[in-house]
Amino acid sequence: MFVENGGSPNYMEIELQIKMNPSLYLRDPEQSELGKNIIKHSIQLIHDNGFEAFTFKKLAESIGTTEAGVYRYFENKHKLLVYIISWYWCWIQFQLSYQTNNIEDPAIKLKKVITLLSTNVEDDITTGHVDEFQLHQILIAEGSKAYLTNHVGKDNNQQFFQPYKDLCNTIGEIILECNPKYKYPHSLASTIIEMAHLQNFFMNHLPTLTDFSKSKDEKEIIKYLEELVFNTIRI
Amino acid sequence: MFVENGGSPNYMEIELQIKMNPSLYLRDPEQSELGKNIIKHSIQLIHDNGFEAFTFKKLAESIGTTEAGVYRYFENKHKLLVYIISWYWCWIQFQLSYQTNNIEDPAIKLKKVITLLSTNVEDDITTGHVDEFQLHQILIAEGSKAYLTNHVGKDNNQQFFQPYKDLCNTIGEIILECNPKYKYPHSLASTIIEMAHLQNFFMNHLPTLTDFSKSKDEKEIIKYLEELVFNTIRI
DNA sequence: TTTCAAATAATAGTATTACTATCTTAAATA
DNA sequence: TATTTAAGATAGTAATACTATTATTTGAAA
Repeated sequence: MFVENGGSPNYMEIELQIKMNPSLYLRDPEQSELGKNIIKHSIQLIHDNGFEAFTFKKLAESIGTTEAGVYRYFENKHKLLVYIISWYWCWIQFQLSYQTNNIEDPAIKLKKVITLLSTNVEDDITTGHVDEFQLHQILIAEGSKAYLTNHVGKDNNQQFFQPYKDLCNTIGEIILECNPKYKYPHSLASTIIEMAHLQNFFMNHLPTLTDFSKSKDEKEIIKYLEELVFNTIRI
Repeated sequence: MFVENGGSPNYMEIELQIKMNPSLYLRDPEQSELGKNIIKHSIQLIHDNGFEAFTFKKLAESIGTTEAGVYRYFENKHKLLVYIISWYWCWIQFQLSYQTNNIEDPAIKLKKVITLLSTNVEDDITTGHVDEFQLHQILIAEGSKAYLTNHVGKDNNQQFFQPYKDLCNTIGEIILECNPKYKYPHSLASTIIEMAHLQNFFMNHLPTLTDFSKSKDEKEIIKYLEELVFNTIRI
């Protein structure tokens, strides 16, 4: 991942560009207008109707191109989903390093992590064609479908889940900074990530599975997770 | 849910029969040989190839009936998935009340819950056409697909997730017995349920997301969850 | 300036999926 | 015996998930 001037006509703007695993695409969607439109409209459509109802035909219609045009960029809709989800984890990783930069106290860093993962972000204007708000919603409802497949092993061998794993490692290291003797830093990291999303989904769709149904407030999820995490690592 | 003599020719046997939400099916699969075969072979096929690869045509071929025959029992494959998942949660609820019967100490009850959810059960012979071992594997890999849809609200209105919610409430009550002042009993219950499955999936398929990759032993997951749970409720 | 390669657009076609409909036969029940 | 009911057999449709072909446009190297 790197930050660069993306060749925008407004010379002083900085554009955040994320380098993705090339096995995920046939043609790099960042390198053309059609490609960027594929990403933009995919996010819109998956957000609006869910991944099951999402087809390349509808996507093509929404962009104003043909099905074959989309297939030149992505082999199938699963790889496209993994692409945008990976993109999101890279973006979160960048946000995390940005937001925890210069913070010494690992407990404060860990709180930042929990807040970052639980908060419905606002759209980041430095990434023109990606709506991070919608992307966060997609992660909540569709994130686990990236790996809950019978080809998870193959996908994993092709490093499709590297950004997720990297993030999990980063969080695991912060946990170990808090308590170097804690025995389950990776499992706790993946628990934080998944529960930040799942408790949000439950809060909004199956409220009796949570204790936040009255307020429907993300801040409650943050409090729950903070208690869970800091009590188990004993701070 | 009730236990009854299922009309077996071996008169002294007890058969566990679980009453399911009738909105899930068109014809009750428990009431015919074909119906029982649909359940049995669905579990086998979804276990072997995953839910995405599962079709009513393949199911019909595997049973030796026709596609139309299956459609007489279930409207679509999603409802069939929700059916077998609901069945599993009812069965777990029964196991839970059976195993915690006569136990006074709520902390021991809660440990039983964690172990029950994390352990790969053996096939229960009192449920002839259901293989609980395979069903547990299905829950791990496909369980969240029951509710991660864009029609979760409608499904919820039809009470499709009642057995899951009931289990969550039961576990929440045990948590409150341990600590009546704990503020998040339902969220902690759903966290235990989901993480018992997800950490198992990660352990076997994306091991760097956990700390159990060396042993690949369920007992490690149980230890992790026990620490997480009992530290957060402060026992 | 030409040329050549790459991207795109337009169109067509296939196998599979997710159903619906109908008609006949077999078995259970009244 | 008559009648409902389930099951079996067969057919058909719309949508999905692709693949293939050809023609057109564009942009960079020779």
